[in-house]
Amino acid sequence: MHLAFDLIGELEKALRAAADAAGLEPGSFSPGVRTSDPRHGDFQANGVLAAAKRAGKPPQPIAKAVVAQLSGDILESFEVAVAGPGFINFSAKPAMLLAWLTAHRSSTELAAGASAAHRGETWVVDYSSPNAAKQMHVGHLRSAVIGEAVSRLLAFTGARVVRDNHIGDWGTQYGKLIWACKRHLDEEAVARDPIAEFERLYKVGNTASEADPKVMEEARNELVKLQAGDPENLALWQRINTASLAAFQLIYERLGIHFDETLGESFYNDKVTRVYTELAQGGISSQSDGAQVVFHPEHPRFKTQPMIVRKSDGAANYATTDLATILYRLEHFHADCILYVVDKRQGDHFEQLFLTAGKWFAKTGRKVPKLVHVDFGTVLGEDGKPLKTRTGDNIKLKDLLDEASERAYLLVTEKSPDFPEEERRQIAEIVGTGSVQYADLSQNRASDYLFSWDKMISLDGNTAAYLLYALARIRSIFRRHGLSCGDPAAEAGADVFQTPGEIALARKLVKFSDTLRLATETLCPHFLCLYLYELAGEFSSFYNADKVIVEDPVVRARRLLLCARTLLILETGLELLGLKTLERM
RNA sequence: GCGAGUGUAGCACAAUGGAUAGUGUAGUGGCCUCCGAAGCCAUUGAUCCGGGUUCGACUCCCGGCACUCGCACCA
Repeated sequence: MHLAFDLIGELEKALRAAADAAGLEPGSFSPGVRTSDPRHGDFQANGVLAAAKRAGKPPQPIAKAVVAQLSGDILESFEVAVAGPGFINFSAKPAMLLAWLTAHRSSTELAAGASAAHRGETWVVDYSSPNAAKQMHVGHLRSAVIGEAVSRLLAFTGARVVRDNHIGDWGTQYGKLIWACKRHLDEEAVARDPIAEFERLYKVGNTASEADPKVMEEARNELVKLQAGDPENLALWQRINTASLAAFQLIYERLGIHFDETLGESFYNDKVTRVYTELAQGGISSQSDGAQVVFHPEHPRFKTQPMIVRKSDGAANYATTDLATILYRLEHFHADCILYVVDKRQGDHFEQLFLTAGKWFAKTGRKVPKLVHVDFGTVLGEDGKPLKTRTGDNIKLKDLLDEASERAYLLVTEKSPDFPEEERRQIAEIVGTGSVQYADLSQNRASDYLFSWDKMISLDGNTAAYLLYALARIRSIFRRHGLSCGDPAAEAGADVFQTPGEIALARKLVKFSDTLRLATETLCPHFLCLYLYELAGEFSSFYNADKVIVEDPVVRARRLLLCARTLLILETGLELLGLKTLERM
């Protein structure tokens, strides 16, 4: 019986062997297996169509010849049929579904099966990366939420993941900020809410320097002093950063985010000279208008649009530190792949960065890690414009999460008024923040996304609340009957699935492995969200149609097994997305 | 101007070149003496326009139109 975690992988292997046995262009046959519309079975292989085309023969007979060579192992597990122009359809037999679900009974088995995909690889994920001295706002949401989910997916599928928060702690904004701190700092305000005070001071410095060139000059001097290591400025800088990190941490805890490294731009201060010299010596950069720049003559745009790696005043900019960062990640972490979870509007920058790094490392004989810009769209308000407050300011992430929690509290109170106040607050925090995370993740990251409280916190549709409800409902089945979930005794003696509801649910459950592969390969968590939503729907239909706690011990055992596995996969999936779950709600 | 991205029901979103383009909301009609109705079942409704490649195109290519975004020392 067919028990591998990766069913599609197994089918592809078997089809390759069968194609060879059938004498089909040895070695070059690509099975093209994918999950199919449930009307046509569970999986379909489309590869025969392309092969028939290349051979100049009709596809149906070839498909039949391949099927005739399939191993007994496969035929024992699947109903196999040739259909349509030449698709090979595979429908999992109920006994196989039961065997798979029995073999994958806990997160240990799921993780063991999943971890083959990226074993031995090191992936650095650069995400969140806010600027110090400013509060995180809604613009920081997606990078944090998507980056965390992607990191968890990669770790679950076997990679060593280095989560690095590349904080903006060194830019030119510090000149103005330090200038203002020295003249207008309000110690009481710092004690109350440090980051709000530093944010205010930055605005003071910015306004003053724009109005008065003399202030601008003084601010620039403060920056030069800081960069030269002036103790007073350095201490102030340190203080600002410490306060900023503490404020960020509060947000990260609510969103279930943790980093392995927080290496901000300042960390690379002493690492940029290598960038200047190696790029210059390798002939990759040139001088233009006093700046050190890189052009890419082969590129339609970057042949005239330069990447500035050193400003004309001799200072570094973010292109410089980004280049130095790639080198560090290669040398220190031995990164095979580096992901940048950053707004798609910075696409040009990353394209230039990757081109430059590729040439630089090729010239210096280094391995070039795979570099990927995991881009995402903008969060829009209901007016279709970037989300802002009514007064046109950025919405602070803290305020956003507070409001989500508050709205969820009203809902919980309405639905479960008998729960203790304290518990309703806890539930609301998890539902509220989870709803914000899920709304962001459930949509293709590449597109802009329309922010709507009503749709987000709603109980209907593809929302966090719906999933958390389905999960809490399953937990309550076990709780109510004094059973523990996944207890082998409760599942003992389960026979094969029979009712349409049971079979549909079991078929959906075994497709978790393919969903995981898809979401991880594309770095698109929304595939996992969609799957979990469909799984929860399948469970609800099953649960509505088939009573679980029945007299017949055999029927009861197999239905409890389905409940337990649905719970397991919902828990695993939501955890991979970074959401916390509930016992009841 | 140059470049990139996006156009799918009233609204919000899916569709890893595959079979009859899925779902949610909103609309309509059913289902609680029954393990959580925050639920389930049924039903109405869409691929911007024009060419092309392909056995097969929302998907790939070319040309329009519309919207969004990016383009020299901010990140």
